[in-house]
Amino acid sequence: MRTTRQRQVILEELRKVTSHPTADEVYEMVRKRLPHISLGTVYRNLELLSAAGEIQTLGLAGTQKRFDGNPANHYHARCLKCGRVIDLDLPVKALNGLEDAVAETSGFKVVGHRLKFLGLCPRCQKEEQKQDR
Amino acid sequence: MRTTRQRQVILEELRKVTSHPTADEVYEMVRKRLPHISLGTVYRNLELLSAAGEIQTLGLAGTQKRFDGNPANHYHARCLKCGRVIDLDLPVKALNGLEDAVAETSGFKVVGHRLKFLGLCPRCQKEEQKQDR
DNA sequence: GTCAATGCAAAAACTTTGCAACATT
DNA sequence: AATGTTGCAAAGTTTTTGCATTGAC
Repeated sequence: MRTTRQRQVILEELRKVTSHPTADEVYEMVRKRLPHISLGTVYRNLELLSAAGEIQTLGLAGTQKRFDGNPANHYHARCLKCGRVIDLDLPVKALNGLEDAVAETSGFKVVGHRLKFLGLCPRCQKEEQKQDR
Repeated sequence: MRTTRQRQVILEELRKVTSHPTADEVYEMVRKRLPHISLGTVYRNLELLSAAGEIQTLGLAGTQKRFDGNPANHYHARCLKCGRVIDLDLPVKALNGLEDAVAETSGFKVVGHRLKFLGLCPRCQKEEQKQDR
């Protein structure tokens, strides 16, 4: 994998934020520094970086994928209402034992795991209260 | 939510399998019993059933969402190579304590969690060995 | 110089939606 | 009878891809 300016900027921008942007949000972020970059390049690099373990690809909150510039295993909470994803600071080690158990029972060669909590973020909880009145 | 024939068949078919089909796979399954059903109806019902907690919507393995007819919390393992998702039989209770911890630290009102293991399924492990030779 | 990577634009893939007809309650 | 739901098709959104050109090594 060559070190191109585009790839480098995409990675830098992604590492700067904790907002778990979608592909087109990354595109907008990067475009401020590289106005001529194309969306296709962003998609191609997000995929390559993810495959290389430099970033993480997160699952659904709506239709689009979201990307996380932090490649280390850490956990997330997603708001069911607004779709926002926040990082959690939980000890990972609690689950390492489970990986072995999964490998044994499933026959999978386990390389990692993802843990996500679902709920309502503080902001959306307030919104709900307003509506209840 | 009314009990329509379409909704009923979608749910039944989904409960029959453990394969975590995509929306168009559900469409194909259901079409054998209801040849005139439309893809739009399948999408609408998968969304409604998921919101009602009758089924689960699973995150990315590629671009498409996958659906799980088992609404109870249980965990998954996904193959990074072929995308297949299998069910795991792990005790859920290990993580229930974490939900409270997350609620406290994040301010989220936590309603559940998802845990997924990533790795290579037995079949793809064999494929890899072939290629190494 | 070689070949991976890019920009552009077109195409593909997936999902949602408007609307008239229909079915459930 | 009222209204949620469907089928159909069209439109919308998100992602991928072909190809000529460019840039990293």
